[in-house]
Amino acid sequence: MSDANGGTVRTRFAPSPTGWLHVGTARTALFSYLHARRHGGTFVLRIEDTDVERNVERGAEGIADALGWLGLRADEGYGVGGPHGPYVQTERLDRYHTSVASLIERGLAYRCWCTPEELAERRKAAQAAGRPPGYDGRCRDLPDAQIRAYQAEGRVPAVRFRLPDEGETVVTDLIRGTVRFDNATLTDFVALRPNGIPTYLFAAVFDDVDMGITDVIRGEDLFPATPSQLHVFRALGREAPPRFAHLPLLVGPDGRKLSKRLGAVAVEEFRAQGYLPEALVNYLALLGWALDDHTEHFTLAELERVFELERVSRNPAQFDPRKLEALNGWHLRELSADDFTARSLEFVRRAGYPDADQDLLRRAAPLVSERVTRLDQVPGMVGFLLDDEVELDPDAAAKVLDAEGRAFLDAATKLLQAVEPWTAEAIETTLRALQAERGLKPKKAFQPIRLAITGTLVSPPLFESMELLGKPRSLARLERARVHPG
RNA sequence: GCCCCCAUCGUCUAGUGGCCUAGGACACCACCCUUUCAAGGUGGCGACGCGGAUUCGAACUCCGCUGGGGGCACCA
Repeated sequence: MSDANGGTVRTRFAPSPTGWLHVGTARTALFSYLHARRHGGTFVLRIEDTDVERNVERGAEGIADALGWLGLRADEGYGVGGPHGPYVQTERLDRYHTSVASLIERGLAYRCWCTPEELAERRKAAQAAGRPPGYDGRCRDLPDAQIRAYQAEGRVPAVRFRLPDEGETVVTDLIRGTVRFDNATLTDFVALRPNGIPTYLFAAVFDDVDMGITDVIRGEDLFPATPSQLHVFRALGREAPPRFAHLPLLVGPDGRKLSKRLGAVAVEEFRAQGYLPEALVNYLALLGWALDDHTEHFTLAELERVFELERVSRNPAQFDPRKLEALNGWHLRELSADDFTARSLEFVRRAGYPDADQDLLRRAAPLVSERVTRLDQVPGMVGFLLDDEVELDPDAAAKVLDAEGRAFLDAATKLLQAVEPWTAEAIETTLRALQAERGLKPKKAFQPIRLAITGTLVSPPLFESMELLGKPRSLARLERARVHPG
């Protein structure tokens, strides 16, 4: 795909450094990244920090880190560099100033001396009177005397971009098709604040032009801003505007905007809970996009080959943590034992096993990986291997260590002392023989052993677990359970 | 108030006039497998918002309604 000028595709992701990377924002980044990759283009990362009040310390680094974790590396931009820098908007102020001055000179923009208070008041009045709340155009053509009066008052003007009052503006969108906007509904917006910092509406367009962006992929919340921005593109001399693709919004379980209240929303939070980037990417790709009627599992590399913006749906998608979790379990099971171990390690260490035996974890991996859906569940599953201070669950003990259960435990302990070599197979043969001899159901016979070994009634497979634990430790636990059953 | 978008199982979606008694996935239920828990397998529950129109024929086209969402800032 090439743009109207024959160039290759250039997309950008332009977050504001106002906090952690939100999953909805991350999905926008993913789609933008995929579109660039799919067409052999360039993915640019730009930081839009023009709302200086809301910027947070190290916000841009945090976002870049989260993107990197997801595997969405920028080809150009913040943290990477490139020929169109700087890629942080507050470092580009002189460019905006030059451009705005030229717009004023050409009559495409004008100074507005209204104060925020005056604007708020008029907005309120307009709404009360049933008129649209947008700017009323008061400063469009001010007489010199009035301007001098404002200056004498010490007012510092903002600069507004002038928009047409009549006619219509046609927006063409890769996802939504063609939409016509009546220009009468457009109002002159502030392009440059009195403090010299531009607003989003202007800065984003200026940068898209300056950075040669051919495809603007963003959230649907920006769709209504598109007609206004189209006029800016034209004013800035761009022969053809970029292609636009407005993605459906992500909503929470309540059908409303995804919010903190209903669970994790930041990529970092999912990471801390033990979600794999592969799973998050897979899930996010499926929110509002599908390849066909049956393919559900994708790697980033596969998505880069098959993703098509044209197949993005137009309706808002509800974020479903359960499906993410299911997908995470699937990706966890896809991991090799080595990989699973490597990724589990930090979770195990943080959970109170700083010196966890990596080799032991590696051997336990196949037993554990199909029993967890998040990495933060791993410590709970392997704890019995790492810590000899296992406490027997009292409720479980009461339930399982009845006369029969204890008798089996006693007999098993004696028999197991003779088992050599200490393999799952040998252990199983021994215990099953005893179980059959006693005429007990497997569950009845083995749950007391499981309790003694792991402390609970839910664990990885028993015989394999005992092999991993080793003979001395296993026998010690059986012994201990006989003497101190809870 | 005005402008814009959207509308298939609870959720994400497939579906572009006949292949649809609407397919898949998650969730849920049952069964199978089974040393617990999982994983896996099989089956089940479950949707085209409503009303018109066009057509031999509409989930798919058009209109209206209803419902949801977004926007109307010196936020992005």
